Amino acid sequence: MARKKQYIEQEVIEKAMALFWRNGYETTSVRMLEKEMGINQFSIYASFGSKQGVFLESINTYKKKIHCITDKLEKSQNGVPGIKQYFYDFLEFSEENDVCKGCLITNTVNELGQNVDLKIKEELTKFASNIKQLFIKNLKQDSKKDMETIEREANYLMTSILGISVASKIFNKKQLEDAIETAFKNL
Amino acid sequence: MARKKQYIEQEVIEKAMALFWRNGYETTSVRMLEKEMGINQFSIYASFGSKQGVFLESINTYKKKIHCITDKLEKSQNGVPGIKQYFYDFLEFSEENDVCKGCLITNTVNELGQNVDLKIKEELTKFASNIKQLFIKNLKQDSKKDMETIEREANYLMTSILGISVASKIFNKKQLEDAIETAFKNL
DNA sequence: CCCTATACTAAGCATTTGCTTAGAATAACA
DNA sequence: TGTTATTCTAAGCAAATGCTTAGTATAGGG
Repeated sequence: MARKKQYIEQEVIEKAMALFWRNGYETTSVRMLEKEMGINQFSIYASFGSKQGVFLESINTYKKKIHCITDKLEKSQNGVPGIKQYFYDFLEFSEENDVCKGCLITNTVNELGQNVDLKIKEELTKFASNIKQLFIKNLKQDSKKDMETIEREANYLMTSILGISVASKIFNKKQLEDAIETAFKNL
Repeated sequence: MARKKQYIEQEVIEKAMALFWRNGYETTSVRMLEKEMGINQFSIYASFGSKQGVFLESINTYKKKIHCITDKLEKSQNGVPGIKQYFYDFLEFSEENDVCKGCLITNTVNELGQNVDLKIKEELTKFASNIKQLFIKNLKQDSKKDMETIEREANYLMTSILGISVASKIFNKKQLEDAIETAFKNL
């Protein structure tokens, strides 16, 4: 009946995600996406509707990709050390050719100006509160802690992982290890 | 001899800085700068040469503005509590209409894609290592700490303040206080 | 082998980007 | 008052942006 697609959508989205991750949302143009994804603009718009569509699909792929370490955190039974392991897992996860790219989600939150794309912002907030819940779950495994302490420490851990995500783009491995080790000294 | 300028450069740069701070470097266009600064594009280019020029001058103004709290940190004599005070001072400093804008410098570092503007990146790195030196100076005021510990804790503090800077744009005051209070239990 | 539905190529759309320039306005000296 | 140096207004520039579309290629059912 009709001609076949010459690309696999999941494959080209993976390449788009890598570019957004490296380069940010706004500063990545559709022309750059064309080159990176290896398909024509027509195909991009036919498959994903818009640049925003490509990005939203990239976030989905990112979530799938990061799932292996969030899942490990979810299944973790040993409280704080499990969270600490997540911090180290994240660093490894965000690394590519000895350069850390931070977290795609965090990077984008940081980039949002005053004309925020609401659909994108919603996706990002959802992801963040997800991580916080995982922290809380693990903190609860220490029965000595009351709810107030847990909430406080969860807020602390959220800003810590944000800090690590940003710092990973500039600092070296030793500096990041210093930060993680000190961050978990008293939890 | 000649016509007089109808604006004061320092005044319009202050407005430009506020816009960059709120909105980021890339996503702020010269047309937006025109409106915010209240002067024509011709005047912008006559006074500052380029968009990058406006930004570099904005960074200078930012440094002057933040100097009141970095200076307080520099003069501080009571070690870790002085640093903690800096964290709180920073939150107050970055607030405008109950919304935190983070740190202009950090925001921009985060925004830099693969086509980095080197002149800007240099300015940003200089600023960061400045802050780190201030942390080290204050940490040294506790004579019990050896150099290794001080270096480790300085790296920790750097990622912490980065985290606070990013988080301040999304989290509420209580959450940020939680983060700071917990962060300083480790020192 | 033809028909039709889908996919591809490449050119083109309006808008926005950073920046420039021609011409009018204005100040102070002669 | 006329001259001249500077500033302003507003129009315009090429290039880049996100997105569209006209025309061509290609698959598979009849």
